[in-house]
Amino acid sequence: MTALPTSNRRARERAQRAGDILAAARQVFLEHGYAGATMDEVARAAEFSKPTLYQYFENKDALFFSLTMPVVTELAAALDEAWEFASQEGFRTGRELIRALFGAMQRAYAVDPEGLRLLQLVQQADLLGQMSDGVQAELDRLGRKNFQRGRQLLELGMKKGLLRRQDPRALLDVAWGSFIGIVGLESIKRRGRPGHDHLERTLALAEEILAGAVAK
Amino acid sequence: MTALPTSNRRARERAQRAGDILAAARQVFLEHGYAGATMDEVARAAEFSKPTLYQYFENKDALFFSLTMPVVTELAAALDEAWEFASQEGFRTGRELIRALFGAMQRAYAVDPEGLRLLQLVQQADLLGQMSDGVQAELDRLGRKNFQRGRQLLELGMKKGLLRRQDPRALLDVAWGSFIGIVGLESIKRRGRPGHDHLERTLALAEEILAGAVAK
Amino acid sequence: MTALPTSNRRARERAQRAGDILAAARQVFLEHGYAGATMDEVARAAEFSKPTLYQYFENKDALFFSLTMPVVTELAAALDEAWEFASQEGFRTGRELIRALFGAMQRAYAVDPEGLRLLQLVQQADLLGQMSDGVQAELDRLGRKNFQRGRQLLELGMKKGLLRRQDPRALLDVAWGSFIGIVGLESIKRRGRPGHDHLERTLALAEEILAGAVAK
Amino acid sequence: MTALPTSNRRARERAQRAGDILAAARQVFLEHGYAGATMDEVARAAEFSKPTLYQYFENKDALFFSLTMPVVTELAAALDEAWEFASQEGFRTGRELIRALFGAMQRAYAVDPEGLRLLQLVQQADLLGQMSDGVQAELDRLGRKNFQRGRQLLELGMKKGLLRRQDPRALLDVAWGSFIGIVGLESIKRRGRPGHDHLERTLALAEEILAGAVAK
DNA sequence: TATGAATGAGGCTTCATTCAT
DNA sequence: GATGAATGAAGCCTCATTCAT
Repeated sequence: MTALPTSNRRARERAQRAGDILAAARQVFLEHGYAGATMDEVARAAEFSKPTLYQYFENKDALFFSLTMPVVTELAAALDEAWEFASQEGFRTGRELIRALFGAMQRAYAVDPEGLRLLQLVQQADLLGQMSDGVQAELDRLGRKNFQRGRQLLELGMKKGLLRRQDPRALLDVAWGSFIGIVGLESIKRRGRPGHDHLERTLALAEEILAGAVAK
Repeated sequence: MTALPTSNRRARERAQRAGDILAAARQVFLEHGYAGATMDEVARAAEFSKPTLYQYFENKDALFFSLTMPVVTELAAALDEAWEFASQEGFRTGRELIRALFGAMQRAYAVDPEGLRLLQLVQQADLLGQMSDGVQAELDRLGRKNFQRGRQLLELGMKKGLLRRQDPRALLDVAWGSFIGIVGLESIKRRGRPGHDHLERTLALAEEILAGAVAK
Repeated sequence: MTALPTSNRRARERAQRAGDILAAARQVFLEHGYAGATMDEVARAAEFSKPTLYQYFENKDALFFSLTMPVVTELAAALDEAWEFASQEGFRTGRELIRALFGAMQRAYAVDPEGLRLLQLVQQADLLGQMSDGVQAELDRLGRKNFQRGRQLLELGMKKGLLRRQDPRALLDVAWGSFIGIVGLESIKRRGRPGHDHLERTLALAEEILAGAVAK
Repeated sequence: MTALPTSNRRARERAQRAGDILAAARQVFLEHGYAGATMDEVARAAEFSKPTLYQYFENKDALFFSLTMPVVTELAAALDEAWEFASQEGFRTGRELIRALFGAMQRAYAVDPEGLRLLQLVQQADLLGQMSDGVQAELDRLGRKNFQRGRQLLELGMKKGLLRRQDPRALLDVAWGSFIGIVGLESIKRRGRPGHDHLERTLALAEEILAGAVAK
């Protein structure tokens, strides 16, 4: 069917391997943070030799970046969609709007549950300071953009009378802070153990509390 | 009561210097995370030579530990007090109880605003994994104890009819997660800039939302 | 005479490809020196994959060797011819003899302008020390032989009254040193830019100066 | 006598050690070239641990630079002096002027016999390409400056009727090329063996040849 | 007590070389 | 025969920690 069946399979395998490495890296970065993680350990976890890692990712930064970017991107997409929807009068109640906001965050979380925490890690520890400027700037840029979108979403909700009037920034901070705080918290508790039920229940509770409080 | 007046001054000076080092370390750890921070940088910030650091703190771990411990301890004390108060029927409304819970967290935060974030860092990045076992275990133990205390406090509130009935674990997670998430968030945004007003406003908002939702 | 027409073409193609690789290698080695050059870069320049390189040259050493050897060999041949000619009373003036000496060096240079500099590189940086013993010894042997031949040539010239009497070693050193020094110098200046005119003019000047000084 | 005798001795010792490292580095760089030399080997030769090297020199580049710069600087000073002298009609014959030119080169050589060859090495193998941009640029700049000065010196000599008229660039190239070529050549031959007599004799011969040819 | 100096261990990255296809 | 992929070995550099003064 394809012109070069071989090259096709090659590409697939390559992607597969990159994925394997990413998976291993995710684990290791989560366990030790950016600075604490070593390429050696990533290699061991990925069951590749160290130089092989470098054939797939230019350096530690790039590896981390590749892990973190999809989450930010997904969040951006989800927020954009919510915003679009809100602009077209799609939401009928404040509850729905809050649902959409949490839904966006959860979509990002779903894309890569750990990626979200990694993101948080970088930002909190200013590990950014150790990453190359380009990566740093890009992450920062996207982060800011997302914050703006979220704020606009809330502002629109207030303007349309769906949400109680209040500082949209503070409200977004509460929403996002709670979300990420809870995710982080659960991950600490779970340490190794599987099971997401509790996290989901807790997030649902947080959402409900927020919705109950701000939806008119 | 004291041995010698000299030794007294000595002790005072020693404590003073240890404090200086801790202050410097706090900054550096916050800026770079545990693994990313270097003793060199701490020494530079503290304006002491590296060996001097080691005269006051056995090693990097101990230094870090000394930074986070007071926060955990203060939190424990505050929670214990709240629990005591609750046991003696001190709270008349759920609002008051939630206020006390947030108050406890804020007391810990006040003791060392950054210490709290450091604590979060350790836990999240499993930096614990890099610290000596003793320190690790101790932090873990205290953390668990605090969680338990908080849960007991909420359970008591429910039993006494001050709070709506619901999973106390999940509720505590929401409260603590929000608190720490928001603190972390603000610290990211503030990066270098001073001014805590926004943080306080945001925390107050979170508290109010929570109280409004769970206090009967 | 040949085994198979096919094998003939094969051989031709093989030689052709080896030549391509050598050309690429020459560039890369010149640009970065022996140690600084990477097989990766050679492969890229040759537009072959790395394993292919290894099918034509056993290793980095062999590749390098293949580059320098022709120059040394050509120099040897040219010097031998000059010596032969001198033995048969071929030179009538010292100028002619010096001309022949410079001509020999220029012949080597013409065979592979850059190879000469490569040779110089190996020798000067004792890159030899990094090459396998066999290659090292072989280059050394040929180098010595050439020096001897050159000295004999000058001695003969003196004996025959064509050149002023003086230490033939020193004289040869001046000749060869000037030649190679000038070639190196020009190559530095030219860096990328084409144009050999200046080099040739400079070499001619050096030759004339030398001839004027030593020819009787 | 001094305010801080201790710090004075400290400084002396520090300088001494830096000198030891430089000496070791000189050897190693000479033996293997810039790229081929390893900090490990330098450390071994200096009888220090590797990290200690880095306390005295920021990195490999800086170490190399420190080795090479004095030579370039000395050459610059010597050429400037010669030029000054020439401007004040200090030279009475072309021979004297050529003597001064060679003398300048020899002064540079005397400052650090091997440094000169190192310089040549860098330039020839474009090892520059591997050194940090700053170092590279600085060396290049100084090199150019020296060439210019040399050319001006020769031009002045011609204008004043001390030297035969000819392309001053080519003449300088012959002079410098010969000098450096001969120095390099001798160093190859000497490999480990001591004794500079032959080099000096050869250089003297080169100078005489040049002087004889160009001085009017 | 405080510090300049030293270092073993280890981290990131690259290189020459070799498989497997 | 040619190549994408893989890797052991090594190189540069930094870090926590310890002497010696």
